[in-house]
Amino acid sequence: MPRSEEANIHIKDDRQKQILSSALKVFIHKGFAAAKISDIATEAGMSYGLMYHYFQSKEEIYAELVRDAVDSSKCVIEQVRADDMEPIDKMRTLVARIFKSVGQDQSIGYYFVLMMEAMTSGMYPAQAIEHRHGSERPFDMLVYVIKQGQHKGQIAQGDPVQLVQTFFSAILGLASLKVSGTIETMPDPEILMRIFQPASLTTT
Amino acid sequence: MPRSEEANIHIKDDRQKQILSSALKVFIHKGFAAAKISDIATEAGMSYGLMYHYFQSKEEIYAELVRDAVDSSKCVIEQVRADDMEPIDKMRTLVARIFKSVGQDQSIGYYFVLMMEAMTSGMYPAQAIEHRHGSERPFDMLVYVIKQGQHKGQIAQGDPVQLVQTFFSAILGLASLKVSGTIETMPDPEILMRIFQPASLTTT
DNA sequence: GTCTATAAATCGATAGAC
DNA sequence: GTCTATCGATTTATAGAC
Repeated sequence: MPRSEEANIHIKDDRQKQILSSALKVFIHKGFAAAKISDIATEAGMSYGLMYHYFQSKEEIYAELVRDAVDSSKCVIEQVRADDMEPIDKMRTLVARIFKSVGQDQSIGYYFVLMMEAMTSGMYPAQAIEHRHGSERPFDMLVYVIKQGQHKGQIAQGDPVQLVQTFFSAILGLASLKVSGTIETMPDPEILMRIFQPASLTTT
Repeated sequence: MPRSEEANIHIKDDRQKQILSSALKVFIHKGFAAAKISDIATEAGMSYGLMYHYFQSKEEIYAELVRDAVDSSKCVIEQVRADDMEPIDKMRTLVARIFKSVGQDQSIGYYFVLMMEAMTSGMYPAQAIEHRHGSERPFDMLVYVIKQGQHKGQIAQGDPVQLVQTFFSAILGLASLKVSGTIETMPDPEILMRIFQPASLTTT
């Protein structure tokens, strides 16, 4: 026997990860429609014919990545939510973690850009992206933290949903512009954090 | 003579506007790569062959729209800058105007989404989009307003460029998510305005 | 498991009739 | 000025050799 069955499985698993990793990089830079299978193959250092040995189509690769992106986001949010700290500091930690990762390969930042592309390209309805097997949406997880912060007076009053929308949009926008090279470095996270700031006392 | 020369010019001008209007709608919903010429033709209610009577290529239509978008943005910013009001209120007016227009056809909101797509798709380098015949970039125009606001104590201290980056990203992100249907309504503009808010006095 | 050659489909762009 | 028919290039996806 030239190769053990076990080794083959290992290769298979390895290749799949390699393809997904390369595909993520290509997709966030060119978008789904403009990304060619050959681009992904080149990035992964293999022939494009081999791609179809591991995935049925370009869409399947994309769908798999979007799933990973949602799971990864939920994971990060779940971590900060479970942390023992004030609600406002949970948000601060989340922003810091995301900002720091943007620009690093295979990070949560890349996943955020992919989700942005998935949502705006109109390929996936928003529900399909966020709603998975009845589990809580990343979005709602944040709304809950915001409400806690508002109750404690750490976060400005007003519709928590709108607050999260603005927060998310800014992060997605910044991550996308960073990856595209439109902006060179991420701004100070504290700027964004100010959207949570309760109204200042009137200056007397 | 069945038709006057003048009437032909009128038709030509009319058709071009019609095509650009339809193309804008298609491009912001599907992106450049996924948008088909036939999509635009259908939206405009004409055959796709006729498109090439008015434009040389899909790229030319897109490029024309991006130019319009930049010009339109500059126009809006120029208006608020010229207005006789406090710097912070200039920003407030700008946000209000943009937020209100998002979701309306052929508005500045559509143009913002197009610029976002143009920047993130990597088709155009950021310079090509913002830099035009030596005139001031929309971005720099805002930095100037911010500096004035900081000098007057109306706007938080810190790098004005980062402030504008965060501001722009949030607007672009919100506009994109609104057009894609990810969010149903635009949030309260005052949430975003808080990123300008100077540090509140310590609650005593 | 991996590659190359090829089929099949899509789409941008053109030509020519009306 | 407008439409339909067609070309040509690109790309997804498959088949078969090694």
